[in-house]
Amino acid sequence: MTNQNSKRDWARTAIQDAGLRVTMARIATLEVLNTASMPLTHAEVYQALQGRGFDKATVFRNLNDLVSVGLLRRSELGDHVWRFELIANGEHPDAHHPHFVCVDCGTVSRLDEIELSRKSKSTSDQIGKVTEILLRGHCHECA
Amino acid sequence: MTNQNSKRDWARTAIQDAGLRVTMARIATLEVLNTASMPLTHAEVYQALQGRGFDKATVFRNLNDLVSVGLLRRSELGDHVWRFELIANGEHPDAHHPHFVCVDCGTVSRLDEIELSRKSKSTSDQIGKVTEILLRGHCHECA
DNA sequence: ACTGTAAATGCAAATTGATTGCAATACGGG
DNA sequence: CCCGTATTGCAATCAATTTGCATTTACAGT
Repeated sequence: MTNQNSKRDWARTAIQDAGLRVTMARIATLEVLNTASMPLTHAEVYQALQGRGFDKATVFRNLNDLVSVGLLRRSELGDHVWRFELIANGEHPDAHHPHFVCVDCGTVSRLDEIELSRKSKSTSDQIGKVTEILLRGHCHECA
Repeated sequence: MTNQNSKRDWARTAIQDAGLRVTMARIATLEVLNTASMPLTHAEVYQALQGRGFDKATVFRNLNDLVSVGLLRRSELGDHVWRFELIANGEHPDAHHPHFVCVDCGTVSRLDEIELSRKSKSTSDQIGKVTEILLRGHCHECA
């Protein structure tokens, strides 16, 4: 079994287990998001699939389908564009991890390890239940 | 001085101090947002101004103008619609304070004391310079 | 108060991100 | 291998927001 085959099998299995039909467009979508280190917009996924001939409506539908079966997470980082990211195996679908958004170039990074200081946690508990942490700033590329 | 006049004067002064021309549409916009108990979408503001004859493009432009001079705050709750909220008198516009946004009611609260854990700071430093911390979740009112 | 000018407005058209209707096509159980 | 249905491609549509431009208005300077 080649490395490429095992990759394809991973996506294929995930799609099938989710109860969706296994199509080229879906496998390709999952593979794009699997190799991405950050959440991607529809436009970015669509562009990454250029040359494969998929329609943008198909990409939209697949992204949304994959969200609704729990393979992807769709989030909104404050710039009016949906971003999609793979939900790690076993990870809770609603468990957003922290993100960093560069206000200059718009790139988004995942920050798995970010957390609030202990004192901050108790302060924010007084206001409500925090479900998402979003940091904005200037990335090193743009600074 | 009637109550109504003092209200109008408040908006008029705020607009003028911000360096914008005082127009009916802007006064009305500020007054709508002043009496609102939560952030309003453009559509909601526009509807509240129905009968006054303002164009929706004008309402959009004014909302954005008022944001850029620091009288309003524009936030995004995750549903792809901007919401606008009056910035309280004296509250410092440049949001270098962490904020908590309730994704249910849209209310934005300031959290002066929030900060990242030390380890998180060094992690985020690897990505860029953080200028804003935004927490999302469900406030106690909505929980 | 009068006037010139830059700012603001109204109206319509254009943009952008996202969705939908429908006929053609392809997945996958039998 | 065949059939029924999910999926796709394509174009049209929708909704939110923005923009171009001619007209109007606020207000600084006189």
